[in-house]
Amino acid sequence: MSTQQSFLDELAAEVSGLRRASTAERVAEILRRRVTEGDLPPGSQLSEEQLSAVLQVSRNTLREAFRLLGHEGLLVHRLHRGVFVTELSDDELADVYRVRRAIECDVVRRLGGTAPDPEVLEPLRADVADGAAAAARGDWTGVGTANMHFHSHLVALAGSPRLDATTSRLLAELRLAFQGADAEAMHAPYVERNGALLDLVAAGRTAEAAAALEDYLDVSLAHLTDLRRDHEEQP
Amino acid sequence: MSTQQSFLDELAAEVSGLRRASTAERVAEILRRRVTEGDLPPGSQLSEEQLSAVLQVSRNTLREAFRLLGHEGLLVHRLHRGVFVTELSDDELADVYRVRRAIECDVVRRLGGTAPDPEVLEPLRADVADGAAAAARGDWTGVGTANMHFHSHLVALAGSPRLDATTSRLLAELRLAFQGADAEAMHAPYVERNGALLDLVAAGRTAEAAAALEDYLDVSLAHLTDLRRDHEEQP
DNA sequence: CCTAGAGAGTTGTTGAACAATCCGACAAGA
DNA sequence: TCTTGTCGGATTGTTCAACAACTCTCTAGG
Repeated sequence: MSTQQSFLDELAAEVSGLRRASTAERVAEILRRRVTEGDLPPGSQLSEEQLSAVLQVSRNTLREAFRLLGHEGLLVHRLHRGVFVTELSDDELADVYRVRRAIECDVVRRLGGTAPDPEVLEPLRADVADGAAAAARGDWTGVGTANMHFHSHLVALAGSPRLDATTSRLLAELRLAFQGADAEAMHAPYVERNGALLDLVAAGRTAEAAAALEDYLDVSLAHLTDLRRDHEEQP
Repeated sequence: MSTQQSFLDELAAEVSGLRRASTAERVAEILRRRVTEGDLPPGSQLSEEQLSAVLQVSRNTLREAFRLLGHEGLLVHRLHRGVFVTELSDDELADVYRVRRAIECDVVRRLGGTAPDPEVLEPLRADVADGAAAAARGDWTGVGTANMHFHSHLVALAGSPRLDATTSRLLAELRLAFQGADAEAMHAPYVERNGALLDLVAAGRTAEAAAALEDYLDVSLAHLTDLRRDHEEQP
């Protein structure tokens, strides 16, 4: 019986991993990808009639998908007007960073003054490596993805489902702000900083790491805001 | 023209304030009240057919209301099984406090070492006064409400919509954990601590305030967990 | 005691229909 | 010219009935 236990646990984990998705969730997944990849630019409207025809689902199901993405912050719902891809103003962008700073710095600070188990830092190391590799081959979108994963995994160190969920939502909103800007200028500078931050964390120098992260986020916000302004002035 | 500007701004704010609510939102409001007031105890199932008949709305609209409350954490949706009032395990309760600690302490810490404008602390003073008054007349539910408002207003000092929204969600989840426990034991101890915390903030001693708040939250979590255990053992 | 399977009941999804609302265009008046 | 009133098309909000897909329970059989 106990010989089967590990196998059964494995199966359970596998099942929960690929838990069946409702039609609305699958539709949401399709739209999510389109939005985050920029096929649907911020501000564009998503017509119910049109999309339900194209996606071969009823309007009711499509509306459920809209709600899901609305909760994730990717779409905004205006009563009697329809749903639109979220447009992040500079103020809202700053707000996203405000929350990131609160969460990420808190997570790092509370890791304690001792070096964490190297094993738990493994995902972070992989993300840094992925980012460096992507940068080496000029794949700036890949760098951006690795960067996102890095911060997700950083927060995951806290082991808090709610912090993970909030972070995931914030990063999704952030992706909206990336649309149309220069991918290299956007992501390139952070490959190195992620590595430096990871080193501090691995050394157990959490106070320094938290300070570095705070500066990191402030610089990143200012940088991103600048890029957006440039892009707006000469599109 | 500029003389009208302030008036126009006022109107715009007023309109956005009383934005009409859809049917789903009104239904959600009704259910939210029932859940937070304990009429629908945690774990109970909400039947679509039954509720749509009672509330005189279609199943589709009811489902939209369910989604709204699901996003607020009050209901959980299990595929092909239905929606249930959220049951907060001890681990999840601790997770709620984990996030509260990250947010609230960060907000206090970043107020800066200088005493804030007394005006912005006015809502907090009112909440403390409300709590004290409610305690004086033995209205422990009122004390709990004032306590919630205090923490909402505390976070509001940061001026971050996203922190406000997250806090609102956390406090809603917290209300679920209060169900059935002794209201006096639950809320009474915190009237005094809120006042002390506010004094530290008003004096600009933010570092001390943050430390006090951290201790506050740890004690509160331990206390609440104990009360829940007691209540479970002898209901 | 355990398992497989049938049946009942609930949820998931659809499509059509109608009501409510928004938006742009166009006309009337100052 | 500018503002205001009105109209009609287009889109969203909501309902309803039906069916498909699924879960849960109970029972017969091993």
